[in-house]
Amino acid sequence: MKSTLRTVVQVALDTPLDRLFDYLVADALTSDVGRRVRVPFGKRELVGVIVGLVDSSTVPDEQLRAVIEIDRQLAALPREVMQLARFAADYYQYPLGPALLALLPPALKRAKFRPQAPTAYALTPAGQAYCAAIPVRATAQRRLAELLAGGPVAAEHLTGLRAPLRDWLNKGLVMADHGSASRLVTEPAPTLTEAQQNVLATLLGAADGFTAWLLHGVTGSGKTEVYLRLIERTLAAGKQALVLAPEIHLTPQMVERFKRRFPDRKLVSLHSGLSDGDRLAGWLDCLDGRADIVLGTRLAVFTPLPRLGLIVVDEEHDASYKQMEGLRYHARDVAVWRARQSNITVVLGSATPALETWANAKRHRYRLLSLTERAHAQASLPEVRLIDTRTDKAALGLSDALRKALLENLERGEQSLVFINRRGYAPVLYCRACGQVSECPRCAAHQVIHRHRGGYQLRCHHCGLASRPPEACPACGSLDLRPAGQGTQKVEDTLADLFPAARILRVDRDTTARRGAFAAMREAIAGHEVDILVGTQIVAKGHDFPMLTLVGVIGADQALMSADFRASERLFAQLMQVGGRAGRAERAGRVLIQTEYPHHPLYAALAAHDYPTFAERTLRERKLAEFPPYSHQALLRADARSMAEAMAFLETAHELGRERPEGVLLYDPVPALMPRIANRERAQLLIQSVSRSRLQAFLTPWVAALREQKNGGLRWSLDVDPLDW
DNA sequence: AGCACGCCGACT
DNA sequence: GTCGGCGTGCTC
Repeated sequence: MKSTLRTVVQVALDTPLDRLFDYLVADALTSDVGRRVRVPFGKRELVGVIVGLVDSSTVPDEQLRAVIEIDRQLAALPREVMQLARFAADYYQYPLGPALLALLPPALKRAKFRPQAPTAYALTPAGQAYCAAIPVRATAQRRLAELLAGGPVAAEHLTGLRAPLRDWLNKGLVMADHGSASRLVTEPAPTLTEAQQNVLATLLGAADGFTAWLLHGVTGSGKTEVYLRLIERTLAAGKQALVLAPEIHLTPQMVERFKRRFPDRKLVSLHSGLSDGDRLAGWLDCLDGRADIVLGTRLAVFTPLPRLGLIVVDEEHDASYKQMEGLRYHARDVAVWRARQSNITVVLGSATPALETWANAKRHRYRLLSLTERAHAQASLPEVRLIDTRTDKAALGLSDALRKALLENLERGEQSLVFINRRGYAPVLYCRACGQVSECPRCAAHQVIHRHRGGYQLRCHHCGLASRPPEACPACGSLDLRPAGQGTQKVEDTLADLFPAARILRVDRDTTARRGAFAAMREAIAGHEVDILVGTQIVAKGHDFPMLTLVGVIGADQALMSADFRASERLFAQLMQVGGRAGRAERAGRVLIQTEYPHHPLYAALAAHDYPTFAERTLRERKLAEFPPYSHQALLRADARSMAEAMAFLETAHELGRERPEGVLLYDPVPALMPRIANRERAQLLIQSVSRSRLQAFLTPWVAALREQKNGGLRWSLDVDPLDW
């Protein structure tokens, strides 16, 4: 009897089941690995990615079903990206299917295979040549040529010309365009400072192949210019450059700067603000090798780039590189892994590198480059002064010294920034009679007082619950309820009282939530329509404000008391950042920090603009405590309706982890730092190991065993290299 | 995760 | 009498 020879494809699907699924297909080719497929899955139909071909499956024949369709329209995901996804899935203990599918733009995860139409079209060089010789009678083509002659045209203006457009697309006379439609002239590269030249010479002189560099450059030292020169070299070699930036930094301004420098290059920006259509278009430009430069946020680290030659991770210390749910990857770490795998250069840049990164540089795993001076000839680093609030009592949060400095700045017509990392009016409402504070009914947290429509509102920053403040204390009935402490709104009010003539602008998540609000504010600041800015870390990360010469910092001490061992590292980076806002151009800047601990070594290092000293000291503490980077951690988190359930699961997990490699330590389960959020009780279990490989060796089977557990209503997740508690 | 099947309470 | 609650079981 003749048996039909059938091929089996192994498909990764977006299902939490940590395994691949085999499907029958008549004509699978090796080149189909990395392609999308539509498959039946139970009663549903899913999109998956082919990860392998096999002759036969271990699954019984009667269970095997056939692939519905293989998408051969699109290029397959390159091997490199498939490996990257596999690495990330393994390392972060996450199923391959969901990990792999998460890399695809949302439009490609939907079951229809026809990609969405591009938003604009432009002539290719071949198209321009063709336009010169269109027969007179070809009226449709002539109209198309006229429309496209002036540059890229939005698809909506071409609706009547579908047929010729399709024809031209097929002939390569026209291509999808997703960049800005403006024609730009190449902006001349600025002259490099001596320090920049030295750094660049080292970078360009290094041998080809994998090297990870840490570019440690103080704020305003011109790191971006170094990136641009490196990119120039990369493009000249016919390679693609991938530049990662934290979401807030990836502003239209930054994109424009890159465009102006490389106007004839295809630049794609990939971030969360894009529509599905734009994201798909940009991603396809990358996949098909059309893109020269990709400027993106953390997810962009997985972008398929067939000619990748350089990766830059700007502000590499930024915590937003760490994905906080699902595949909990750290884009900087994935970037380094990818560079090694692709045998290319990766540059990590920061004024305040993550201590992990600094330690890697000290161990010579990364090569260290430093820019210690500001690039602007006249711009010096700001003077940092500590105001002792034990002697200079800060009435309503503002010390005399800071008030005086603000007044001086106002009189000089210069801008000031008051930095307070706490939004709302006041962090808590409390009863002067019995001491009761406003608690969120659903979380283990205070409700924060916010200004709201001329009155006040209590709001929980963890679950979002908002309510009207009580007239009387719910516990004792007293009417003596007072807001305690300062938030951005209260500081805004205080400043308005103090300086009635000043134009004050508050910049925090509440005022910038609306789309485009942040950009509008930046315009207002740059146009000097603002005298005093009040803001949270959101301003710290903004852009250069040349008129800004004074930064006042309020309430920084709070971070010194934090239970999180990374709090001081974050505080240092944050204060360095805000401080860096002051005096970026020709005007000198001043930073005044209000503190009760003016002799704290963190502040001393900050005043001296001395990151290395801060880093070395903090690393010594980490070493003594055996914290990262001197150990590797993973955190098993669980939440359930009751703490008992959450703890019981973690106890079981602890028990399941009885047998483990030497040097891998399992701590006892404990309630989380925030033990209740939105009525879910949370607990966690810390795993620590001196050896990363032994930690990995332990985690893989352990997580598999955890997945076997069935637990009604309980949710858990594992975070490898967690950044916060 | 979906989406089924499956066995016990308040409603047209 | 049924509509529907969410427990648990399966997906190549």
